[in-house]
Amino acid sequence: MIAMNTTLSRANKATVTSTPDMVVNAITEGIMKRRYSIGQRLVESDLTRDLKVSRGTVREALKTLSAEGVVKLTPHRGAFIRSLSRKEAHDLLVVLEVLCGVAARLAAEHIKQGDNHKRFKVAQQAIAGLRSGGGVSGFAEERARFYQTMLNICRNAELERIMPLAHIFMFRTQFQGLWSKRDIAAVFKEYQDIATAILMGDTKLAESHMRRHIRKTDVRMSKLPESAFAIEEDR
Amino acid sequence: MIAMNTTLSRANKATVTSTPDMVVNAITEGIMKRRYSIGQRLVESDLTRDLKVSRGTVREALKTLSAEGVVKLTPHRGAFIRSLSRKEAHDLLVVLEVLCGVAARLAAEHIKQGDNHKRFKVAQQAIAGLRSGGGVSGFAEERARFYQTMLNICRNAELERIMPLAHIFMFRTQFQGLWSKRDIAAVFKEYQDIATAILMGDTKLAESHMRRHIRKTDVRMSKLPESAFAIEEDR
DNA sequence: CTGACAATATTGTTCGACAATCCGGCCACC
DNA sequence: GGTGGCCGGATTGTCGAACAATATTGTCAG
Repeated sequence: MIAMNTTLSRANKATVTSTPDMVVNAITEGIMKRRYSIGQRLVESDLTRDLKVSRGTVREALKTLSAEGVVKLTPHRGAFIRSLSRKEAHDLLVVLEVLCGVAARLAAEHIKQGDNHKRFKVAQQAIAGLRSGGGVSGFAEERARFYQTMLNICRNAELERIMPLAHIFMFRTQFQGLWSKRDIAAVFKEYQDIATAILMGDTKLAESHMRRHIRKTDVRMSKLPESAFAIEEDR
Repeated sequence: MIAMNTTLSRANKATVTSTPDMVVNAITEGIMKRRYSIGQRLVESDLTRDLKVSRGTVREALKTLSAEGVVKLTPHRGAFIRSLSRKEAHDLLVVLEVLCGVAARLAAEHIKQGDNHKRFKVAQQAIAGLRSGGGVSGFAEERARFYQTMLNICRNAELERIMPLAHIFMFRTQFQGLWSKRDIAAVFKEYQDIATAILMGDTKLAESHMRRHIRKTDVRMSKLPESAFAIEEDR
């Protein structure tokens, strides 16, 4: 079960996994599983001890995580689990809107190829199933699978490279538990709309639904209290 | 002069520059200046010798470059200056279309603030000036400054983070010298259209001009001979 | 309470070592 | 002559220790 989760969070990586990659996985998973909290500092020596790897390896992993935007590296002060200020969160959503839009469009474009339709339907139903049943716990995983499947169907290496699932995780993690019941219901409906459009192969509709979803997320987020955000940096 | 170039290629990095960053700069500049050719292998020991830094530092730099998509890391075989296959180049342009589109829109949105208008006008005229005068040599630099200025005006940290100027360099580098005179003239015109729209503060027009420019680039690129591209990987 | 200074903790960088893996050449064999 | 396997050199992957550079904390005098 845990192994499956690992596979999910970092898919298509063949069989081999280098040691730094394992560290990266351990940390991202630690964030997901709330072993690390937003804004927490990651001390290199702690990681070498806990994960039983050398410091060089840890540093390489942190470099990767930094590039992915999961942690923030501050010179001589170390790595911190990234937390978003209000503006940063908005900036992220502005970019995510078009990126996810493209992803939805491409997914719809390729939905008829191979077993894409079947695979995506599974991901869709997994999310729909949660609505009635489980609480928030399983949502993160299924949501991740949803996006993962969509990206995989896109067959666009560049999109997979730059669209950091990590960001979506992060986003979810930072604001989890802050959404109202109404918000959650709306999100479920939005995902269903997106999924339906993709499954129909309607590229235009899929893209517009996805973009609307992200825009609405921006609106919902803007209504969250100040305490949900990191303090703004200086500049 | 050289120092200025360095500043250009990696802007807004405060005063401090860590050793790995210096290595990153040295390599990206080496690519720009054609000291390294597309597809070339980068041997760690060579870099430690030439740049007088330790191997660990080199490895951190390569990790960063890999995350930026400048080099491709292959397990146990090392780092290679990334070269794009036909499909990869197309994939990249698909993503770049929306990303640059957003950038143009945001730039137009903020063009009236501070000295943005003045600064962007300088970048625009620098490109326009090249049309009559210098050859291809200065184009790369001015084009980089153009995008750099635009991104800076956007004031969107996420966009600056993920939109790899490096990619644009790379793109240009791989295909430099392959464009026809007609192509080049068209590109100049497209940039002027984009710049004009941004300077007017017309967000819609700026975005659509930019997106059209990228789409046209895709078309032009698709007509290049097979020899311009890297061979497709297996999968 | 405040500022200066010392002590401590952590990161930045280097060096050297060794195992794991890849690559090219060599040789036996069909 | 071609093919397959073996071997050795070259390079990467990972580790450990060490020291310098810097940030943080603690202390003390005023």
